[in-house]
Amino acid sequence: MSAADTKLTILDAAERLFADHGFAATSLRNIISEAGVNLAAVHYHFGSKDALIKAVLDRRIIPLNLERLRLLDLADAGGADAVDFLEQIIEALIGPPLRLSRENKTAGEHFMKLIGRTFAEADENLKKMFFAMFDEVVRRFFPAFEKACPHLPSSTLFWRCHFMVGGMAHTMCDKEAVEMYAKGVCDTNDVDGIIRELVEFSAAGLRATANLTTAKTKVKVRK
Amino acid sequence: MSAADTKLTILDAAERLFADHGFAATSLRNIISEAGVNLAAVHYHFGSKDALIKAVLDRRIIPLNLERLRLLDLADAGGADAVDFLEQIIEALIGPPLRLSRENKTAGEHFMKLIGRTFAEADENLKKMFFAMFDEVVRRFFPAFEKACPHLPSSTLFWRCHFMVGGMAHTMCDKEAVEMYAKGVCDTNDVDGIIRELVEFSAAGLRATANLTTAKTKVKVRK
DNA sequence: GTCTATATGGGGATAGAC
DNA sequence: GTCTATCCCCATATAGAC
Repeated sequence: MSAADTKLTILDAAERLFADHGFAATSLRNIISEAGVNLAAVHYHFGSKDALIKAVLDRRIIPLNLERLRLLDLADAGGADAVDFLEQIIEALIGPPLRLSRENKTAGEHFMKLIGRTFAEADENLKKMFFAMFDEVVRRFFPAFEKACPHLPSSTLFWRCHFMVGGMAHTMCDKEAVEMYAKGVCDTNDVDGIIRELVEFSAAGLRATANLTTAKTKVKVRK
Repeated sequence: MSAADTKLTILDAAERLFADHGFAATSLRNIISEAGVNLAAVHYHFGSKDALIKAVLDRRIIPLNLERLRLLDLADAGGADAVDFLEQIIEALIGPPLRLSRENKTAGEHFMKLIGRTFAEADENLKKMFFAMFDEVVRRFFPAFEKACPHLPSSTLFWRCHFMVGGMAHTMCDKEAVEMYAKGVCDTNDVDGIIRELVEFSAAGLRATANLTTAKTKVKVRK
């Protein structure tokens, strides 16, 4: 096996195991046994477990974010006044990560779970690293959402984008859980369908007027 | 220190550390050092690390779910045809966990992070245990949502509820991340405000008609 | 570049004195 | 009920032969 192969094999095994069991719960020994390589090879190629984690994430996130920005540029080029501009930028943000699962198993489903998991499992260290990876995406997308939602105060816009990302993350990390609850009701493998569902749901949520100061949504639940 | 105190102290320390670092990354030794008790005490009172995890979750989730069902009954009693019935049941589902953070630090914020994290960090074991805790809640709430959203096919209803829960989970687990991105734009401590934002966003998303078969939301992104 | 062997420390769990 | 002491395993990481 060539050196490049060894490195790739380690990355693939690590991606799968991290996705299934989490970073802390996955040992380098689990990884090398899955990959069929030697323990020392991991340290030779990556230096440390933390560096391996970063390499696993970088391999997917960097092209992923490039694709997001490409789609955002495409939407911008189409004109921010298009009736479905909002749908287009939502799709540009949530489509690429969800669509990853359509590719082969290694590149897709495992990583999808992994990135969903990473949202939650962050050590302070990992968290900083992870969110830094999305800095530019946030910086580029937020103004687009402001353009698409001029009716919203920025705090409301922020929360709604946050909820949308939560829906995306939750969908990415627990396909099995969905299947547990939704036996037969919906198809968790129809990624394009899921994306359309999330786009539609989020667009409707983002288009709604902000009524927080009225009494209407203040549900009286405390007796 | 009495036996009951020891047990409580362990639960509190475990809750905080699990919330901050995750289940796998937190050792019993971390916990006893935080709690100021002996390692053997953990095994005496709980039996194993897994049983301790379950005890930590049970302590909050059981009353939490009771409160959810109480609020659901209250909404049902008010009549399913009330204009804000949908808002009421959304609030009944997402309000109690988010509201926990208003209580004291131990009972609240730590657990909020913890339960958000648990959504993602599940071992297969833990995941089964965790989702079993919400079985009854799902069984009772889903028909209420069906009543409130007769316009939606059940697969679309299911996905939208799923996205809503994702927004809730994401909000619960990464207050720091929100603050990183939203410097000053919104107040992450205003839990009632967050709840109202999420209720409003989700209600709008759930009320929207399902257009998936039309071309409108099929954003053409692939050249 | 890849291996074996090992250093060094931390993990969960338990036996048995008090 | 609580402690000390310890078992035994697994973790990350590295040294050094090939």
